[in-house]
Amino acid sequence: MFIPHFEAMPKPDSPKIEKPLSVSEAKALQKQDAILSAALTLFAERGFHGTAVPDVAGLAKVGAGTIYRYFDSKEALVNGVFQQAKALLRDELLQDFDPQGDVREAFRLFWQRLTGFARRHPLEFRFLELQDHVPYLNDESRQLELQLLLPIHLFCQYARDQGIARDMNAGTLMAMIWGAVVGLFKAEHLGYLPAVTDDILFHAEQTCWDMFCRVPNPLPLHPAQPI
Amino acid sequence: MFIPHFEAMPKPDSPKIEKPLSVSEAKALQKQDAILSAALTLFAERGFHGTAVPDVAGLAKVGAGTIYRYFDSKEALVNGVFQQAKALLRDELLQDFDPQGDVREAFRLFWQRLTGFARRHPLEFRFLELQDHVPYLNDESRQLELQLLLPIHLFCQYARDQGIARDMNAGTLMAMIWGAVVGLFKAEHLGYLPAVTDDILFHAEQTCWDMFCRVPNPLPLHPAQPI
DNA sequence: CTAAACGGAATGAATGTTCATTCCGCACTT
DNA sequence: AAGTGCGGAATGAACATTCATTCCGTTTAG
Repeated sequence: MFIPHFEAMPKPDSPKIEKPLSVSEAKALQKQDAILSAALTLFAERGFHGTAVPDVAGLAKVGAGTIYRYFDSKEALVNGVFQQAKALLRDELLQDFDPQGDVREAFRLFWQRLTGFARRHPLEFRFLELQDHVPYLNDESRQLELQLLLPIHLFCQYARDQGIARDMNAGTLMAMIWGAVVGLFKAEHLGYLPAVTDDILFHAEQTCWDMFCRVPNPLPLHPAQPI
Repeated sequence: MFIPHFEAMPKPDSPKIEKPLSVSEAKALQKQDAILSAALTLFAERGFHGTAVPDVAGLAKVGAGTIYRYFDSKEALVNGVFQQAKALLRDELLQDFDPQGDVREAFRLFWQRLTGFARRHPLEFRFLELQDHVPYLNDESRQLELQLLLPIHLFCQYARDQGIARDMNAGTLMAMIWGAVVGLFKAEHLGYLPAVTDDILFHAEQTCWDMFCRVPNPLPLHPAQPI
């Protein structure tokens, strides 16, 4: 029996030999993918607790029992979905990303990749951002979370050391900018905004850059910060 | 029998006569409040589907059946919690809020009230922002949502007409700023940030103001926007 | 080359558990 | 004493998970 062990985080020491897959192995992979895809759809829409495993099976066109051939439990399934989505986001965001280059250009690239991800993979984006995953995430999932956060954090730090980014805690700035993107797409999804067009995204990028970078503020609230 | 009908949106025509409450009526109100408070705590923590009604009863120190004396169903309960929290937010945000006054000052006031709410009522804030409520909200809840959004939207519009706010769709700007605040407190709650101090909030306010307002950008990405 | 036999994969009805909701007897008020 | 409100056990529906059975591709015997 070939059960494809779900893996979003290849070990660094695994030689990644490209074995030609047998027909049955290919089928198994397809089936696992159908299950993950169906689960993503329903989890993104109804949340973890709001989704019944047999419903996932139905959408994946698979027997309920089959899911348990691929995942130990519903919790393992949601971790699989999380890891696949998070790894995709990580790869799209950080592919050839050079945090030490031109800050303005890097910011633009980061923005385009993040918003591009939100548009091309709306289910993944909603699943990752609009849920509280903490209660069921396992160590591997947490690990992935950090793999994504750390480079971004370093970039913010670098931009700040360069005197370009605002003189604020890097994590705080990052949380606000990320939050702004999430807020934008959340409002679109909830119908509070018309579709987010390229034009809107262009202006939104400028807006977020103005958050990010040190600007001479034309209307300071107070001459100096009160203690 | 006196069952206090839960009401977050007083009808405009109701004269609001302050009847002296009998002892039993006061007790009933207390009990209803205990139920709402317990439900808020658990819903904020585990979400709607992740929370069992008997658990709410346990936390409220009330029999499971008693909840159904005050709310028709679990769905009615979550709508009650939603309406109470949303009405509180609305009242704290919009009390004497003058959208036609000084824009900078109004923005600062708005910021302080929103972040103040997030800090003083973390459960309400998390419940309102970190969940997808849409599937179970009733008309009254939706109505409340709009009562909050509309004045803010008008303020953004006004600030834009004054040439102060950025030349962007008002709703878009609003969604991004709101998102930034949510992102900030979400990151704090998830442990990605140390506690959000007054100092951080001061800088964060400046940051969001720089999103909001038109600024001469020192590092434009392109000379003009591409079509 | 055909067909019977085999073994792993898939299935979905069956199982035990959890949950929302109801019900009923008790306690307290009037 | 009558009636109302309450608690929490009881109920039935829905759920996650299991498992006896079926299905299907491959192997082996004739």
